[in-house]
Amino acid sequence: MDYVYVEEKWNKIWKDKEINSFNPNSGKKKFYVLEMFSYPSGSNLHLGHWYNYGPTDSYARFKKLQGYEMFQPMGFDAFGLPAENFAIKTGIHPKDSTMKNIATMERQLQNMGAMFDWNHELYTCDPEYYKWTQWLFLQLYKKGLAYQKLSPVNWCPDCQTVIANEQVIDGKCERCNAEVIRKEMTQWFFKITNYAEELLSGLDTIDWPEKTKAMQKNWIGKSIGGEVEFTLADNGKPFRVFTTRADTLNGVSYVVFAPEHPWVDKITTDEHREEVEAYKVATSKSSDIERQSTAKEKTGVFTGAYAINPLNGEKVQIWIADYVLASYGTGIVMGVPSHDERDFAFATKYNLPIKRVIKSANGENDDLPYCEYGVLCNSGEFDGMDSESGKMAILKKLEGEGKGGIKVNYRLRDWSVSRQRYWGAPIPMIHCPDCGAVPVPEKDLPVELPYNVNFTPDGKSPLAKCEEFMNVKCPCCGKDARRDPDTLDTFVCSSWYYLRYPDNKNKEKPFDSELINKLLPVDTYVGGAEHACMHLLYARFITKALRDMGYLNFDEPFKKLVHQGLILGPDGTKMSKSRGNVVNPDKYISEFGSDVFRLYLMFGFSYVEGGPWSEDGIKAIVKFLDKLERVILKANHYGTSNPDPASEKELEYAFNYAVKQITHDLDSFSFNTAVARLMECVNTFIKTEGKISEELYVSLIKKLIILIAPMLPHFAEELNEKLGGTDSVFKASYPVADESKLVKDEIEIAVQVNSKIKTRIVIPTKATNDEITAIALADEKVKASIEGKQVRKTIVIPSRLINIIVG
RNA sequence: GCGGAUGUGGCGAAAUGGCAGACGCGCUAGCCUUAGGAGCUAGUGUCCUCGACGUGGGGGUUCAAGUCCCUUCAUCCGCACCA
Repeated sequence: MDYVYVEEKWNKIWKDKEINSFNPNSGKKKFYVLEMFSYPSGSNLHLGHWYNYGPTDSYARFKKLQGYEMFQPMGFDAFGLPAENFAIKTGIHPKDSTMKNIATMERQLQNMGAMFDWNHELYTCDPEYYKWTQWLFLQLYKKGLAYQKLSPVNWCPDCQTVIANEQVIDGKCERCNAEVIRKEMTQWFFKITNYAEELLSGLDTIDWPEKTKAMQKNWIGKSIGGEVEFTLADNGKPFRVFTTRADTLNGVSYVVFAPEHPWVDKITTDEHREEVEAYKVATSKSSDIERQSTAKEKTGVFTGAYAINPLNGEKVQIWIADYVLASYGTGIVMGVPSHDERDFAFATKYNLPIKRVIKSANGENDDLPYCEYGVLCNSGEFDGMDSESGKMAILKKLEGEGKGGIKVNYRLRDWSVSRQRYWGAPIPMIHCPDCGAVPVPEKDLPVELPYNVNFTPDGKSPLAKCEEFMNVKCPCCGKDARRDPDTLDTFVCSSWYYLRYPDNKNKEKPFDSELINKLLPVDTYVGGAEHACMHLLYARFITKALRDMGYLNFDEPFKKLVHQGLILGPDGTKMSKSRGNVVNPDKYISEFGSDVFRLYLMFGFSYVEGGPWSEDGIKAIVKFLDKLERVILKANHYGTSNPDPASEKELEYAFNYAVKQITHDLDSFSFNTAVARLMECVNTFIKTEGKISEELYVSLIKKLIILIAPMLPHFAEELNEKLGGTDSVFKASYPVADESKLVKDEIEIAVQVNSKIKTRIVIPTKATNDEITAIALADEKVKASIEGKQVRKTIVIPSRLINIIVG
């Protein structure tokens, strides 16, 4: 068969007959299969796209054949940094390169033969789409879930621009090699932390890989501890620290502020100011990675200020150190060197006092630092309590005095959404000298991204240099105002696209709630595990926020989640241009066609594991399809035969077994075993050739075509037609295994003596345990191995084995 | 450092606690042909002769362990001084 020709033919027929169109009013039960949409960075589909979309499409086709009304859309995550960088390098406008890439990828995706419903396509850089991304921003703003604050960014002093983490190589700007510093800028944030608890508890309600749930759980990082209020010795001003070890409060010998903490300048004494300033500058130069490396020796400087411990009134030094992060807890920690490794190292280095307040339960005087939970000592009224009750007692006492209490803290930070970039959705806010930050009225959306903009980096956001974009009247007071010059993080665009697909042409609203509530949540979402903590968390957050605003009535966007594995380069490392190990699928498609390639991807890898690329088995798939084609076409000129009941029985067993297993395997994304079962089945067709009645052969072949259709869509259509079929095979129903054909009269089981396999015996399927035991004991080999010994016990595992224990 | 995952033939890989290596690649031998990189048959975990050993190593639970528990090593990934 000329696969490439046949595929073109059927792609066209499917398109003309709109065979893949979704009809929400069909009356059938809906099924929403979603693959993570494509980022159009290169112009061609890469292996990862194929691996994600090919096998998942087989899953979707399988579900369609099972009778579901299938919705499987595709679109493009079209904004983003690479297109802008490409533009800076080549002068080609991001919009032009992106639209060109999309056109190429659309064509390739159509040729893939996946049943994407192109009537529902969307791309995020389309004003008709980002209008609603901006709408989403405004709703969050109205709800108090979007706010501005100062936050550090990577700043390249030479390029005079903000750069992404990805562009910082060893603390240097990838473009000009200048040392990158951290700079505070005002930016927009989404309050995802408001949903921390629900994002955590909701994990229990969804069918996601445990691994992914664990990652989100760690990312949210709930920890139950306490807040303790210290005061400045100078003026009595209070400040709080978060701690999980309130039981060690009596052992505090110093307090540390994050260098960026706003109080640092105020509390530093003149004597120490120079040193503190120098330390702050040094901190701003070190990257997050450097700063947080465990290998690095702890550093810090004394501010000259003192704090008062609320529990015992002790006066302790206040230091700053870069190991304290402004973003976690309150940005201030207490130092207890006796019971914390890090604090111990710090105190030893800077000669700070070390006071034991915990001893081990058995009273032994263990070496310091003693970091375990134990029994309190040197803690006055709390002496003798174990750590857990001491912790609670101390926090309770502080709470009574208004100086702290139990506090839940999350590692999760609010989502920074401002990007000082051109190629993104403009933030729909206006800055008025009188009214402050004012939202763009919804009727004025979209705030269109201007085309003619100088996006070469030179110190300002590209949009800030575009006067016709920036100048605007304040919607509140009508005076001259300026637009927000930043664009939205592309994760905002992708946090709601699954809601837009079903209603992608709606001009009035982002989506019709009634329709979306019917079609969502997504039944099965398939994409890479690298999105575990960002995209997948953001999408959950946005769904919950929209629910709380009354737009949605479900809590979770993705009911079931599957991660496809990573296809590595042939050298076993991640494919990358710099390594030169990128495999382009195009040559395989043009040589073998997409069905062969898809089946190879399904058969050659464990889907969720992935692995190094190898093309070794592709030819075997071609051979298999040749075999399969011969077997199927034989139904057309079958001629006479000599039916043999045993062979017919064997074939019917093999076929129904394949149906049963393939159904199960496709459902659970176990594609490699599904293909293996298919191969076994085809092998039995060949083995029993000439021994099957024409009637049976033809009827099984007709079902076989439907059985293979999800995995080999073009191939199945073509053969169905050659067998006289007049309608698409995808209008048929998937075969269901006939259990009665799966019953065997006899089966072979293993016989163990003292748990060692000795032989195998054939028994009637219906044999009782006693009968099985009798047959086993009558076997010559068994007799030989139990000779002279007494049977103490027999264990029969139905249709598997019998274990005879002798002694 | 913490957390997670993985570790099975020459290779890709299978295996609800129940016959390890299904299915396929590769390889070996043979057959066949209009000699093509096609097709067919048989073999293919290791070791020697019967039967012994085999799922990174070492322990354990069990009648039975690739699978469960403890421990250890290696590789990969994620987070990374989280107070």
